[in-house]
Amino acid sequence: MVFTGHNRSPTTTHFDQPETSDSKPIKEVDFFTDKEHDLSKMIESSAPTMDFDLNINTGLHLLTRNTTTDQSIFDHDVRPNSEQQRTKHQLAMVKADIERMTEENRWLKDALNRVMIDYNILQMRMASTMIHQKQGEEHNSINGSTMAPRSFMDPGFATSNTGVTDENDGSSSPGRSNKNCAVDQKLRRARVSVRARSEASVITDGCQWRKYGQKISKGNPCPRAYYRCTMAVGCPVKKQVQRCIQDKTILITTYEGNHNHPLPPAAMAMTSTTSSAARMLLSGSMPSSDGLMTTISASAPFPTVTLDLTQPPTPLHCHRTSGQFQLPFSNSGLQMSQNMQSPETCWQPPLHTQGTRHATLADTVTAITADPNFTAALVATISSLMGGDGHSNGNKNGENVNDINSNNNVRGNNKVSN
DNA sequence: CGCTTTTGACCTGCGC
DNA sequence: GCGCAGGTCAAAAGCG
Repeated sequence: MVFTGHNRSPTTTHFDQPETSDSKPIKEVDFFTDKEHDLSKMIESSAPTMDFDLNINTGLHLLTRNTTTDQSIFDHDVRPNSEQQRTKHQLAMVKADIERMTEENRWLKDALNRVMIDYNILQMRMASTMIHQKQGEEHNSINGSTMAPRSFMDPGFATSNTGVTDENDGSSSPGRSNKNCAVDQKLRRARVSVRARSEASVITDGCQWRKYGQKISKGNPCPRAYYRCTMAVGCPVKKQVQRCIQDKTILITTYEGNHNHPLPPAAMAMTSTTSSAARMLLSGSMPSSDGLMTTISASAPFPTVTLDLTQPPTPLHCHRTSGQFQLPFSNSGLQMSQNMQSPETCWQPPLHTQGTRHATLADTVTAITADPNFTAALVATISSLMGGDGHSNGNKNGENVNDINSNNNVRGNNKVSN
């Protein structure tokens, strides 16, 4: 079975389908196209051709008005009988000025957006690099092998107790202790949770899902929806979707299990990102297997990695809180707040831009970056660009690619009502 | 008509 | 053993 990334249901709105983008409000957008560069290209192409200039006027365009206009307003040499004409003329001039300033503002906004995107891309690259470094160190020290690290969401690692790969690993690793095997057992139930701001009922991740249940959980009036992957018969991957009680604009998607089928490129991108998150659980922050156990069992029945796409950037810091990790590359700076750990965080401007940004610019940046799909797309795109790393994902052998947690996406026939 | 969603019932695990 | 909460099942309804 070959996935081309274009095998999408007509019911899903895609970013690369302009015919739907301007006709009605987009509730769900699939950014995970198979062309990872499309997003940046699109952004670039949408920006004005002017080169971004650091000396650019930051929006205080009221000072850049045509001085002749001002002069005309106070021109006392106008003929008395042309009072109306003069007023008309002034109006026209003011109108022209406004239009010109509007256009200039638009250009500036575009330029700012490009800079923001570049900034976030760099941040994500750094974070991803750190993750890969850590995972490499961890595997060298714990497994004593050079084998590529395997995400617990990889096939046979997360859910399969009979998988060949899993058994091989358990028995063929000479230095593996029973304790580590116990850890693996725990990790098999590991989950990846993705927090993102979205008005849609689900976030797009490239896979097909079918809803099989919904429950009101205690302490949260928002119902929790249960989905199952329907891309292949018997695929064990499930996901739960629930809104955050503190901030209902935040959608929490939790993935569990491994796909038993090849993934489309769109899902692979997300997979790469979430796999990195999963690996993080096994890497650096846990100096020993004991530490690993303690962390995992701290507060939840299953170890959970949280990809918080709503959190601020704090670059290069990986936060671990009671058994959960929060990776920094979330939307890295796109939606920022200083209160990293609090779920009820509200949007705040990036620290490095505070004090210099204009209210109007803030609005613009907010509007653009508030879209979790955009954020997720950035993460996935960068991840897949860098990674190539497909260690886990990769369907390099054509089959048996599972991995991930890639899930989040509702597409295809999967009609998820908003 | 086939597939998906909805939703109440049922199952299971856990704490007391 | 009991009750609670989370998770799943499955029949009915909805939709294209």
